[in-house]
Amino acid sequence: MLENIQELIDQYIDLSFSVHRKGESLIRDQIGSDLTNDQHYILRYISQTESCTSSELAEEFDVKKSAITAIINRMWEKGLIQRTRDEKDRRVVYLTLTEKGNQLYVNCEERIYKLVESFIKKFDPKEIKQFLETYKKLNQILIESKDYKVEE
Amino acid sequence: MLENIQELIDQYIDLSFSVHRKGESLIRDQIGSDLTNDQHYILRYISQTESCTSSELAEEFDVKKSAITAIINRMWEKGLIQRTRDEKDRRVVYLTLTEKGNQLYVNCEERIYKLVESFIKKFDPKEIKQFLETYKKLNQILIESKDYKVEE
DNA sequence: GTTTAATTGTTCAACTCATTAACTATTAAC
DNA sequence: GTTAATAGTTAATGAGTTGAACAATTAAAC
Repeated sequence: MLENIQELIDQYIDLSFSVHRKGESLIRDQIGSDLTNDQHYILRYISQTESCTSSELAEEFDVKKSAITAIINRMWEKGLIQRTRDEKDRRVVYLTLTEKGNQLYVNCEERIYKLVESFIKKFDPKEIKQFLETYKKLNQILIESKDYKVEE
Repeated sequence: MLENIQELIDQYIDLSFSVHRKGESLIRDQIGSDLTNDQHYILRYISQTESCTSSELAEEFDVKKSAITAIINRMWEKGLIQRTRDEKDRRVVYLTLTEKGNQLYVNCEERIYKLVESFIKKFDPKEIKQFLETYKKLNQILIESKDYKVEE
């Protein structure tokens, strides 16, 4: 039963990172980090993949590579991210978290977990579970129809 | 039955304007408007209230008034918005849509309706209805706990 | 093997949106 | 009538975005 709730919380966090409430700066305001939301998304992605590239991030977040370069630069200046050139293919640069970056990430995730837990618990587990399932389906449909254009 | 689906579509559009999928620029890409999402939100709000003020918009979208001034300026330059000073209280400026602004709004809404309809129809009406209800409750909880901060 | 094409990532200029702080103009309060 | 508060703007600054041009490197064509 307990791990059931934990799973719901994890699923919600996953969703709330693909969805973004307008006018809400959860990371800065409620979690008390000086990262922007976008910077936290990237911190999170790098942490989970251990190591990734700019192209991969651009693909994942559906923005141009130059946008990723700008964000990574700011995070690099804060000492959160390391850049390592691939020895075989010297075009690619691997991005990894520094110790400082990892500590910040772990600390934030802990707080995010507590925050999400606090309002997930206000729902009947069945209701929130059904909600998340529909949400995932909807998200998938939105992704699939991303290039569909409405005619006149 | 038919108005049931229409209602669901309306509710979804309302929600999707308070929620904002990251990396998705629905208005520009799928609807084919040259407005940004933020500009469309404001177009929409002014249309629905007939007339409003900068302060009201700042309150509604939870940003500072200077941010609203910047957006309104851009929309004013495009000829979408009119500014009218109140004759009694000459500090306040009423914002209304021009004919051009209103035409653009109506045109966009029509396309948005079609787009949302196309994927709402992929769900069982019961499922999407339940989804929207939970979403509204969740949204309310998020708004209420906006000032809650997670402790160390 | 040399030329051509594709890929990875950066830099730069221009845009939108956000905040903070200082400011004008006007109205309200005492 | 002086002081407070309110409505809105302006200016400086920063983050994130795009598009275009670029360098460096690798892959493909021949």
